[in-house]
Amino acid sequence: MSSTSLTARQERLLRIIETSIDKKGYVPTLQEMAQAMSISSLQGVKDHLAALERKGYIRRSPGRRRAIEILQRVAQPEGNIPIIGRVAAGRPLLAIENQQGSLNLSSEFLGTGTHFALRVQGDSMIEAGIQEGDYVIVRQKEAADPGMIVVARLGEEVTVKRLKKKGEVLFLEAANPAYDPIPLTQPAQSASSPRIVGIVVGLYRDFEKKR
Amino acid sequence: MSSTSLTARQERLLRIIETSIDKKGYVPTLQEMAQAMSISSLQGVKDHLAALERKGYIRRSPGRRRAIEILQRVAQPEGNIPIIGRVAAGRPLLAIENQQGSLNLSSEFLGTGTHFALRVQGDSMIEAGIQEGDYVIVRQKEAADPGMIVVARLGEEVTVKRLKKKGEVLFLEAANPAYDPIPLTQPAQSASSPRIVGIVVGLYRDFEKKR
DNA sequence: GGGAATACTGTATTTAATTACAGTATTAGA
DNA sequence: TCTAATACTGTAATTAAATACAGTATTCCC
Repeated sequence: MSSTSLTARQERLLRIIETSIDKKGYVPTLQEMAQAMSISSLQGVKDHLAALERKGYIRRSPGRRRAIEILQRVAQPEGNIPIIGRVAAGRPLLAIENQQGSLNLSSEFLGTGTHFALRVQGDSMIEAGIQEGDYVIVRQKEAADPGMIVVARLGEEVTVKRLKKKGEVLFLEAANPAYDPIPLTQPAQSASSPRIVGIVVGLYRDFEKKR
Repeated sequence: MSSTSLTARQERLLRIIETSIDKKGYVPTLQEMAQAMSISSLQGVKDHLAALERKGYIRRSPGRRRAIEILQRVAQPEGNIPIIGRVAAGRPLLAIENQQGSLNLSSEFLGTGTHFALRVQGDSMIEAGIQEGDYVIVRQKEAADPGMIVVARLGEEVTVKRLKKKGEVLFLEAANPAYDPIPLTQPAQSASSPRIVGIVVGLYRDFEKKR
């Protein structure tokens, strides 16, 4: 039941409804939607709602007021953290094609900024208490202070390392001494040179399903 | 601004509204509330809503339909995990007085059952990758299989240990060899004898605020 | 090039849902 | 003890908000 794609206006309206539910807790009226969409006639809104229902994004109860149920969201609700899978070459990290799923965490634990989660592969950070299969929660940020655990992009790979400073040079160092430190040129000189994409602010481990 | 306590009927109504918002995404009508409360007159519902508004639990927009905003919840929304602090003697683990805060996690990572979170104190599980300050996510359960990491109650204390079986006897063993294993009598013979309260299904670590 | 889908304007009608009014019985607090 | 708050029944009035109807202009695609 993969539903049809939405037009720009239809998506805009769905976002308006989602926002109202998230912020106020109830569905907006057709008048409110019309105002938010800058449409002077209610029929315009009704047409969009009919399209959204036909495409399977919402369910309406005819005649009843504010009885719109959202079946499929377009905007991620707050606290929803996308899980990044394989990184496609030359594409932004948070591109849809890189995403594998999502994790939800209350915002009180997150702070401000854009976050994503990453499944840790290998044992390079075992001495920092980060194991293979753990999800690290990352705040997107290009700069970090020495000592922080950061996520860096090296071409098509994304790795979790600790940022160290020796003299004037910054290094990406694994917590496992079996791995060699990687020097960092800052700012990054070429597209392929290593670059910090975020800092690790949290960690989630699932003891049950080691998917 | 700590609000007044609710009567049984008022709390019931608030739960009905919360459930409708959680499940359908919109606020129920007075008629629906009346039906769910087994009240034949709308005035009965209006009285309860007025009380809920006066006590600061909801906000209404007079005249407008389904315009009820929930300011304070009574029921924990799904995926909301209470964080257990100090355990009060002789009281159930999930008693309100034991709770310190809450953590929110999407239900896809949780499975079924009642969950709570516990802040780890000490380094007894360091070899299992569980550090001091970590939050372990626990599913309430009295029975566990050997090999599982469990949470047990010993009087007023709650500890995280690994369940081991030697012959016919079950032991609670720390992952750190510096600690002695604790034998477990099953079923628990007295109120003070150690008893399993749940199994560890997840772990959350906050790298920023080590509160 | 014609038909369907999208994207609207504008007015009139209908009804779902709230409000209003007039009561009664019970419980709790001061 | 009496006064306020709680917890309702029942009917009538009102209105917020969805429908319904009659159009127009534009884009897309078979």
